[in-house]
Amino acid sequence: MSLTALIDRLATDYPDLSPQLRQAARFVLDSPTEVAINSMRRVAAAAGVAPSTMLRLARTIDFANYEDFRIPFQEAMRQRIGGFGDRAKWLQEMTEHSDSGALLSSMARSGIANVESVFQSNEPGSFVTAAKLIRSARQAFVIGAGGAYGFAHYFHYVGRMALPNLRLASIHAGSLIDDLVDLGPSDTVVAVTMRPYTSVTVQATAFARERGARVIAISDSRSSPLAQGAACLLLIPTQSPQFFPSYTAAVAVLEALIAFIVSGGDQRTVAKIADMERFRRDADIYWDEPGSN
Amino acid sequence: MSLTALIDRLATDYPDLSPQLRQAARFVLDSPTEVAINSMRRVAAAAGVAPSTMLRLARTIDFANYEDFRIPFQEAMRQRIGGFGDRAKWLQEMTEHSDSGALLSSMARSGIANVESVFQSNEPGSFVTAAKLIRSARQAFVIGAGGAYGFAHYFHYVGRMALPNLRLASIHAGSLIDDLVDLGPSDTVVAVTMRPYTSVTVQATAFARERGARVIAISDSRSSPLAQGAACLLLIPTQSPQFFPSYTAAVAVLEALIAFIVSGGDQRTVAKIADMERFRRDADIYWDEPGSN
DNA sequence: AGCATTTTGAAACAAATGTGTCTAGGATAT
DNA sequence: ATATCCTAGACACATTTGTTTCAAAATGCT
Repeated sequence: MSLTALIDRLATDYPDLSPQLRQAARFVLDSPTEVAINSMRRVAAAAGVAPSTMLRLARTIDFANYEDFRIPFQEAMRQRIGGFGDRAKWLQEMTEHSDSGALLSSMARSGIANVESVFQSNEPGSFVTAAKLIRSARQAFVIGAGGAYGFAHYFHYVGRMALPNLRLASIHAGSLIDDLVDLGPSDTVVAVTMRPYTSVTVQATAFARERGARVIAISDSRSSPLAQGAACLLLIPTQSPQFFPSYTAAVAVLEALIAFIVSGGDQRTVAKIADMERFRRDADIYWDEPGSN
Repeated sequence: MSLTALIDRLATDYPDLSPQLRQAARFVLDSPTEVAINSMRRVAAAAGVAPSTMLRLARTIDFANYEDFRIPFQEAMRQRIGGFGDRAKWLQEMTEHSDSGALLSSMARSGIANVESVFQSNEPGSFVTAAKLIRSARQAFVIGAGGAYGFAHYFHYVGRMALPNLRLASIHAGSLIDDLVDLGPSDTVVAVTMRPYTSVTVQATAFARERGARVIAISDSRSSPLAQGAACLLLIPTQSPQFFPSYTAAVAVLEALIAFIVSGGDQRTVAKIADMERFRRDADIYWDEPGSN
């Protein structure tokens, strides 16, 4: 059994699991690397769960024992090629140079790793379907609150050039749902939130699903509340040495998603973008560089 | 001790090792992944060596026990989350797989390249001074308009946890300057804009300089209008195969900047962050995960 | 060759690991 | 309420693990 199949299975069964099993599953889904590396008892401890629970988790998805359950994780590690590329010599040097260098290099490492892995762990197909859902929607709403609001705003700002039917749901507490009041089955919602998940966003997507709208979830885990029932899930690694999750990779996928939306469009899309650009320029939104005639 | 250092050491000592130790070392050098994943006895078996030999190898390069020896390998796995191995390969495969794969891989390439180069082209010192300017300011304003607004918002949202004196200048045309009206020499302005530069931002920074405030410019070129007269310039590569500049690297530096601000802070900073988190949680901003007690 | 030194593997042991079993607690149905 | 089921932790047990010890084998030296 492949790791992706295992993960899928786990994500599918996730909602039906008991609380403890769910907690175990969440840890596994969030950090499969740890499963590959550590013993069962250690993983259990890290997940905050009794050892027995790990074994039960393995058995509920039809593995005979924990060792078998662990194999796909190890196999996935191996496939990433054993030879550690010394790509990051400059990172190392940076670390050794000074304390501030060490801090910067740790940020660099996680940033690069996140961006890299976000493109490995999300299939092109996910982008294609997401773009299609957005393009074909009567209206497409972008939802983001708290730290994610800025990125929803950005996605809307750029995406609107190609898609007039793209709308940004304002997040002023309570009013979010108001914006979504005429949401219907022919609409699409793009929701962005990372752990800790903002409740407005979770509620809004739940509401959207009730109304029959399609949800594109942009979140950091398969066990995210956005993931359940989503038509499309784009997974964002947010690992960071800091106290806040990193949104660097999120921006990378948002930009990629826009690229897919545009590339799926016809000449009219290109014309729209040009129009919008011209409009903004004429409205003196942009600064005229001296010497640019 | 880092994995690269460990590997270096192993490679250096390699010629002087005894035959069995050499065989063990060779296996370790060839497939560090296995060391991270498997138990000592398994590794020994795979290397065709007695278990004791593995332990001896660890000890000859000054590790107290095998577990310590194994840590760097595991750590390396964790850092390469999904992205183990050489990136060129999967990027290439992605390209060849389909048209959508090609598009995605081009976005991946530019994203990774931007993040990588942003950390190479900006000195740790720039972050240190920028962080210092922000921390020591009476008030620190974050300015961003158009596409950059979202990122200013994000920087403010996260940074505010550590710095109560951080303010987001609202960008509703014209009113931006109003927010800055009491700007003085002991203030700092963080301005974000990429080509095409938004005129409000350019004007606001010019205004800030007139008032004697320090400017931290986050922009894509040394010739950016923000760069002139800035106390600190953080250069962002925004190269993208698309019609819009990529902000991925910008987020990476904003997050790094926050890291520097926090790391330069005392316990009170940490307490502030905790307070803010607790407040947000109490205010039901965050969604409570079922099963998280 | 004979001796000293190093290298190597086997055996032994305590600690840690995976797994089976049992019981207390909580929910649901009757 | 009582009975029944399911869940979750505790404990026990055999296996595996890291490590130590020791003797045999290999090596180098005179």
